[in-house]
Amino acid sequence: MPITAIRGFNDILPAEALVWRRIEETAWRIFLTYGFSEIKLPVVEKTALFSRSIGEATDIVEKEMYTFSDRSNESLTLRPEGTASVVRAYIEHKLYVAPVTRLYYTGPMFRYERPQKGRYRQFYQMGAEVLGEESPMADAETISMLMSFFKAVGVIGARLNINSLGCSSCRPAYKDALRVFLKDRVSALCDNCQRRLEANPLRALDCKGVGCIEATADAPAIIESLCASCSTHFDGLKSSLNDAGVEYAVNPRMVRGLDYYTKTTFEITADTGLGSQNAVAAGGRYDGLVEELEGPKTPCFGFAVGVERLSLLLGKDVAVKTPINVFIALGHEPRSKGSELIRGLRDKGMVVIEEFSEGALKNRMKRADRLGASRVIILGEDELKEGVVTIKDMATAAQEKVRFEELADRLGAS
RNA sequence: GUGGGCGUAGCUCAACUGGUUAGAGCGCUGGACUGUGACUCCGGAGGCUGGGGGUUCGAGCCCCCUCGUCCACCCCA
Repeated sequence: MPITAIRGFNDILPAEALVWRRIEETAWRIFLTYGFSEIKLPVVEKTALFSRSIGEATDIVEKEMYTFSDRSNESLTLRPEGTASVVRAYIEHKLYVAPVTRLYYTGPMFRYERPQKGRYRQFYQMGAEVLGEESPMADAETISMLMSFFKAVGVIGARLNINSLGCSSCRPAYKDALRVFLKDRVSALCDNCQRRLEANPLRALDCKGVGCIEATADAPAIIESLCASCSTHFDGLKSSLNDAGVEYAVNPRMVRGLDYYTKTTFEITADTGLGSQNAVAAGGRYDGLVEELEGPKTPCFGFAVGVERLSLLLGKDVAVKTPINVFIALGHEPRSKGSELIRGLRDKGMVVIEEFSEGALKNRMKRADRLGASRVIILGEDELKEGVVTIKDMATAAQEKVRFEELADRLGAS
């Protein structure tokens, strides 16, 4: 048996890579206009970075991380998400000396899960983080930027859901209230929700189990129990989104799986194309994380986009086609003259592929066609004597002879 | 980790309740056409039916194990 790629780790073949390139270029172009700069981060970090930031009791840390010991017995982990690394770098390089820092990153993330549609063990995220800004206007602006990006890249039917998870001063009280509420109907909850009733009762709000949906139908909503500061922030977010013309729905049942979120959380879902993993982007505010990782108290907001999921929403027809010229030389002399001509065309940015095989022209034409040639340039002994090449347009089958000096202009024009 | 579907040629798929030598389209290759692809016609190559074990006179088909893959649960981008 030949060696294959490992489960959940995929090759992105050229046709799809073209879609990805378009996604990334569009994102960078738009994010740049909002003042973001790129940061390149390592793919491996010390394990403690993730257990401390994401939360010891989360599914990601408990059972989904690729953790291993290196040769000096240090516990390392393939990053399951990007925010922790951004914050680590922010603190490590003292980037907080700037009033506000806006960073974007992209790259592979790793989670040990069973692969399914839109979910892989190595998957790619593009993320953006605003560090050092507490205004809800930053939340709204960043979400708005993301929606603009989706629109520009061609996503249709994306829906924005927002919620607030409160902060360290109002969430504990809400959790208690919710626990009390749920204890009366604990038997209706699924095993999972019963188990995490103490640690994380919020999860029950998000659960798809029928019993859990019924049991939590008239549960208290967290947005009703926000403290003054969180409540003001949430109102500010909504009015800023309204001002920006961004449509949204408040979903008080939306709960995130990472512990560091405070105040604003949001999720962008698409109804078709994603299977049951319908979130294509998500994020929120994490005002306590920098401090938790021993940096100065710094309010932050950020999001991540799943590139595979976004790609599923776009289809393959977004790729830009540049004409491909295939060069066929017939014989030794034409070949060396051909090298010179090809160099000249490439210097002008044209795509030229030389067809090197030595079979019959018929077969070489066939190969050229399969290479995706939009035009074939033929140089044989006859042409060489005349100082011309034959250009054949593969779509129309029209053929013409063009002098060497005019070749580049002729190809560039059509 | 749990549940279900599917593994047959490079690709997409056939093969009646188990029955001769496992087929087709596309692709590949050679020719018709020795300097012209894509169209047409004719020929050819290509399969330990994912792997292993079992039942049977006989297994692509039934049973067990295993691997892979897809979808779903859990959870998440």
